[in-house]
Amino acid sequence: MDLDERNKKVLQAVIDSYISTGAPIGSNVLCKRYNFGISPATMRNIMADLEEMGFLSHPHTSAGRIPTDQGYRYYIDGLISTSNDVDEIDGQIRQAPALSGSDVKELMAEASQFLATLSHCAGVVVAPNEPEGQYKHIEFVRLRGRDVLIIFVTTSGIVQNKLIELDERISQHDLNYFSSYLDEELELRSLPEVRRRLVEQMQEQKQVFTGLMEETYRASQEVQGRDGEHVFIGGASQMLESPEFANVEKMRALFKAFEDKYKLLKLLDRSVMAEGIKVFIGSENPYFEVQGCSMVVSNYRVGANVVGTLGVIGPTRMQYKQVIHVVDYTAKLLSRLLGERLQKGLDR
Amino acid sequence: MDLDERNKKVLQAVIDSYISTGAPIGSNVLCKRYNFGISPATMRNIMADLEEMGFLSHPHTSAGRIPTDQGYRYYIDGLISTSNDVDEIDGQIRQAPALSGSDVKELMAEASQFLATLSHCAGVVVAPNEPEGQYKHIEFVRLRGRDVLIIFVTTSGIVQNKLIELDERISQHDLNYFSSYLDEELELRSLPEVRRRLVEQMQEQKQVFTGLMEETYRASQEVQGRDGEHVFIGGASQMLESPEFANVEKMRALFKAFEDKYKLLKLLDRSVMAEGIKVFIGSENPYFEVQGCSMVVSNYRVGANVVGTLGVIGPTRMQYKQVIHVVDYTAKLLSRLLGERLQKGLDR
DNA sequence: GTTAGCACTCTCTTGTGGCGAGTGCTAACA
DNA sequence: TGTTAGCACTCGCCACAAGAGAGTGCTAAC
Repeated sequence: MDLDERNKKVLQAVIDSYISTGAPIGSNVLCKRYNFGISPATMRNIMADLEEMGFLSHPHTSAGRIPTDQGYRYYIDGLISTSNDVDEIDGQIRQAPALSGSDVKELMAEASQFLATLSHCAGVVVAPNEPEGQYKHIEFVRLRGRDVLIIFVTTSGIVQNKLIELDERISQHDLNYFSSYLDEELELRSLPEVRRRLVEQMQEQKQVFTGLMEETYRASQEVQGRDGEHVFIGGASQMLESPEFANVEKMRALFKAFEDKYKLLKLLDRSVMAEGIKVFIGSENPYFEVQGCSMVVSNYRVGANVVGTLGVIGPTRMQYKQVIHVVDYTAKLLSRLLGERLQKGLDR
Repeated sequence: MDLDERNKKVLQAVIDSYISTGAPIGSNVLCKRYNFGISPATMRNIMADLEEMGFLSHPHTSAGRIPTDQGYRYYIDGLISTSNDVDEIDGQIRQAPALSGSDVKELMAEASQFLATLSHCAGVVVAPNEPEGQYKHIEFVRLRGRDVLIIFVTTSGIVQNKLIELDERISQHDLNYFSSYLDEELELRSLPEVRRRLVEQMQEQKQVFTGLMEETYRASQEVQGRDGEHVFIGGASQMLESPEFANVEKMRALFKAFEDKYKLLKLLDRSVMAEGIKVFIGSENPYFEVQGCSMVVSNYRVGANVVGTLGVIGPTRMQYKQVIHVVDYTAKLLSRLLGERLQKGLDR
């Protein structure tokens, strides 16, 4: 379905207008405001064609045109490649407070807020699942009798702790011995390998420490596992500014959806494999029941590996140009910051 | 300002009715539904008196009466002492999923959700500020060169970690030495004392380790410090069910307020000193600009010490009886769970 | 292919009148 | 003095109608 140059311009003008005003636009205003140099009647013919092709629609007979999801899709596909003209938003980015979080979670929360502020949409960040994290150190701290705190540290500085209760009483001395043993065995190994080795060890020497070993195994799983806890949503109330959510029902649906972080996680994960920016328009979002929402998502990486997803969720009628730029920028920023952290861990 | 028995009953009936229906109630319906055995005319006189005294008000001339904040206050003051007749909600409490969180933060998040589900309001929990936490163990893990990860453990199993960069290069061996030294010096001391000793030590031996010591000092502060990160809000969308938030403006204000967790923290902290349940009705909430909201809050404790606050925020027209019971129950539950954790830490 | 003209459609706003709920007041009653 | 019945009045709500305004689609002419 290809459009000639003039049709493209009209489509773009309709969408630009709709994005900035939120109101359907008619042939008359369109001709005048965008200086097409053709009469409203001609414009009407063009718009009728675009509607025929599925790019525009009519709320009712005597209203102007608004873009359909398909219209947005066409608009954005032409947009992503030529994303320039974003000086204004660049200025805002420079003014935004830098991300300073010292621990990874804090960093994620800040990033989601950063996204929200700059995009005027809700910012969402899925924490890294750290597939490339490596074993660095383990520590067992005995609290009372059989209670032991396991502290699991990876090279990228992620600390996972877990309070467990053992069957038998083990002295701190034995615990220290065991942790040195594990450090020697496992240091700098990847997490999957760590788990594999732990299983082997458990099978070999099935006497002492097996309870502890099992729990260590679980802790190592938890470092990698992601759940609702690892989805950060910032500035959800930004979306309430948009008139399309003046409808109370929609608002409710929206916030219900935000509370179900697990679902959001799955939704965002769908795009984790793809490279670069992805835009999901309205009905293209499969899991997100709320009508009239779009998502702009990207990945961030540590080194060469994609480790997490971030993006924004906002009304279908959002400022795609700016938002795409912001998401792209944030993804790169976060990748860089995480890269720096990882560097510190890897090179010793 | 004291009311005779009949007036009290009328006030109570108006409030009960308004809480359950959300609509102003007139003299006629009130007489019939609550079997007062007096005529609507008499009822009108009584209601006019109650309005005179500031307990009821009129949205407009020909509407029924609704309670004022002062009316609610009177109602609740008589309620808190005689809080029984809550079998129904007790049933729901028993059906609710138990709190199982293994780490403190998880537990808080669960508790806020628990509150929300049972009260149909937003649940809020402020994490413990651990004034009674005691030093248990410190661990320094060298990552790259000057980067060191500090892991600070308290007796109650709270783990604070902090990634720092030192001026000088220190070997892992030296770090281990230093951590054993600190463990010996500080074990089981209270956090304020830990900080005092660290300052002393820094002044005495101002050669090596001072950088590390400073950062340890900061980490110990952070264990105790509370910020927005430590306020957990669950089920905020519950509040959208109430028709009073059908108004979009209010909804916006509400969610803006929820996002400013730091302000919420301050608000909740106001009541941390008082014993037992507190109810703040409508305009009695000083920091919370959103109109038409009430808060029911209580404290939770570890051992004998109050360590945190929890409660719910909901429409002024909430089911106070049930909500008060739920908040009370949750506070005790959380105190017990935290007490058990602390036990594990203290007794060695 | 483009344009002007025109009838038509549909929404939105404004105004009007009736309905119903509920009040406040007054006068009568126990 | 407290209680009650009666009644006029107020006010919000709803349905309905009318008119304005915006925009379309179609037709015929350029």
